[in-house]
Amino acid sequence: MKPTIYDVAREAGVSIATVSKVINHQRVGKKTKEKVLKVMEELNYKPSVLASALTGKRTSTIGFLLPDIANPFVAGMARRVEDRAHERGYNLVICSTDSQEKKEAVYVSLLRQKSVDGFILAGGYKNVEVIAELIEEQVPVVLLAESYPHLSVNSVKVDDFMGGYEVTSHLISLGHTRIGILAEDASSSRERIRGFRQAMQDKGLPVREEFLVVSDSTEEGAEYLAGQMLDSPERPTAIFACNDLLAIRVILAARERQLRIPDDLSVAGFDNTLLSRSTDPPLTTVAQPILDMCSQAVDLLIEEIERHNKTKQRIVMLPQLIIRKSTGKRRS
Amino acid sequence: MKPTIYDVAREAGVSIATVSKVINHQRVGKKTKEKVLKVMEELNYKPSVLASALTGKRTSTIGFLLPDIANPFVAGMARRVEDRAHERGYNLVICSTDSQEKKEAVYVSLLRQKSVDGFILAGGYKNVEVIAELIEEQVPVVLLAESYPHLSVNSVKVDDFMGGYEVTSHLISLGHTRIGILAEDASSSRERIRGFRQAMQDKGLPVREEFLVVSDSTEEGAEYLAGQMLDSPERPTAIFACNDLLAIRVILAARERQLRIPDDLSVAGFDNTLLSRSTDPPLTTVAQPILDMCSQAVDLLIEEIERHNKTKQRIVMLPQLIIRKSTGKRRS
DNA sequence: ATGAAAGCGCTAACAT
DNA sequence: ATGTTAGCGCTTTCAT
Repeated sequence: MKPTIYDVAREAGVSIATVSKVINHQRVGKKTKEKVLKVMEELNYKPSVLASALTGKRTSTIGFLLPDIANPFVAGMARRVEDRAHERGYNLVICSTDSQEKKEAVYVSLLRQKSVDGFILAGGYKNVEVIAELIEEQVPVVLLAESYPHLSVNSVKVDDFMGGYEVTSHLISLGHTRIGILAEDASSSRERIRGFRQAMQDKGLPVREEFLVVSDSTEEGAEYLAGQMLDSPERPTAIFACNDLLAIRVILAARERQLRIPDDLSVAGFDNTLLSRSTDPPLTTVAQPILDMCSQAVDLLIEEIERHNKTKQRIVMLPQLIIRKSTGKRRS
Repeated sequence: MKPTIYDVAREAGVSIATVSKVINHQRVGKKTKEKVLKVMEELNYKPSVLASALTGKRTSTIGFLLPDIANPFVAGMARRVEDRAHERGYNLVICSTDSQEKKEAVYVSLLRQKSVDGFILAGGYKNVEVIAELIEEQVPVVLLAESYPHLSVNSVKVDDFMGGYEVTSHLISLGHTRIGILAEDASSSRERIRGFRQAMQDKGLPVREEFLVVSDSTEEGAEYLAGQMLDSPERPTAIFACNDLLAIRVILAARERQLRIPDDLSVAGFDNTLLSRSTDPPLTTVAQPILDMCSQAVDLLIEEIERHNKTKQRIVMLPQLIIRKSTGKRRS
């Protein structure tokens, strides 16, 4: 059997209270402390987090809800969040929700039963009621790469509007006027589209609504939709895909139609995932300061967990346009 | 405050034992049961996993150690494992170890303090001592896509040897004789290399040791190594990369040198990740039955957790060669 | 500085 | 069929 605090106490000839005190770094006589430490070492004793959490202490575990861990952008964030959490002594239990409200609710409930100390809700998180309930019951939460303007909750995200604005401006500066946009059904995409519209308007360009397509099912469906755009009579000379995965689909659809990139079609993505450097040609995209965002999110959450910090923050980080080879001067 | 079993008992006018019995589906009078259920509903009562685990029950949480969740192949597995685990009522706490023995030991120790019910050790897991200790102390473990032949432990993996053999045979059948291989420092790569050697030997072809390079630092370093191979006087006409990520690096290195694929160089990968379909040209690779592997791993683990199943299994699944456009007839 | 004892929320004999 | 009660391993007053 694993040794308990009683075993240590007995071996060290002290009471369990004393052992508990050395575990929690409270005042204990130097000699006794050493003795206890030595016994703990010998017995390879590790206090049970379960038992200590039951008395009101933390579990040092964070619930991390994300749309899909298999998505490269999401996985990249997860790694950052994990590293920062680990630095601060926390572990992550990860749940892929597929952005389904049902799953979100189930996972949150499940994890609360397991007494996680708080939640990070990432990406396309949907279920607002659950967030409201969490806030109501004072459970620490932070939204990552997502935000609900009307909710009093910590959040960290990139300025999607600005990102969309910059990409579009870049495309316009290359001479493009018929610009298509391929988005997904998420708040981030909506912001990016807003940025797109604003940039178009600022330059006095009309937005062709038929070139503004939203893919729900991502991946294959997106490729089909991109294809449709490219098959239309007056096809766009540039397409802004709201994330790199979608951009790859655009590239595939273009390749299938013998369109050269960027000569016949400029393509821009968003997120600056690893993928964007290995496509052919490498992808012009928008970089999010993932590392900073994730660290901040974790820190914000832990702050709320450990100090019951009451003032909520909404942190918005600035994106950076990365120009590669997939965008070029308009040639037709 | 969250309601406890006492609150439910009081409201329902029964003892906590009775409430406990309805929670655990034991025999309880129909009427009382309904009453209790109703109160639980009203109070929105959810039993604390902490407390119940403290009395010897499970935490329904699995520790999942993997090299790096940001790696697409790994993330894909994680998703499968997560889904299957969730189906069976378990959650995952995920830890990226970077295949460092130190981190592996730390995470295992940490998670044991948190009383996870068992471990899945995936991919390039290294620290054998830790596994031995886990087995010694009867902690359920299963190795996924990894195996230590001398350890009595459950494991699920693909037949890497066979995968390597098949890729190589394919390449040879296309007329290639100077075949390079780009591997990583992991047991799976070593098996794939063995398969490679066997295939070469079976066809009476010599293995050029200088074309057998192992990249430790993956990514950029790999690209450099691939470049070196391509710059050598008698460069290989085909390269077998031990995973898709490496294959992409080979493609990039080739592109930089104006080598056309597959005309000037055939490239094959391994894993059949999403990436392999969006490279240009799409990658010939080896598919692992990820879904089956992951489900099996989870099932095996849960079997051991719930029934203390003693007979260990070593499950080896067969890989499948997927021929795409990155490999072609030798032309020089 | 150290220890005795109550209690965290739940389970599992054992009684009734 | 239901209730009483003793833990599970730990923290935390409150004494000493």
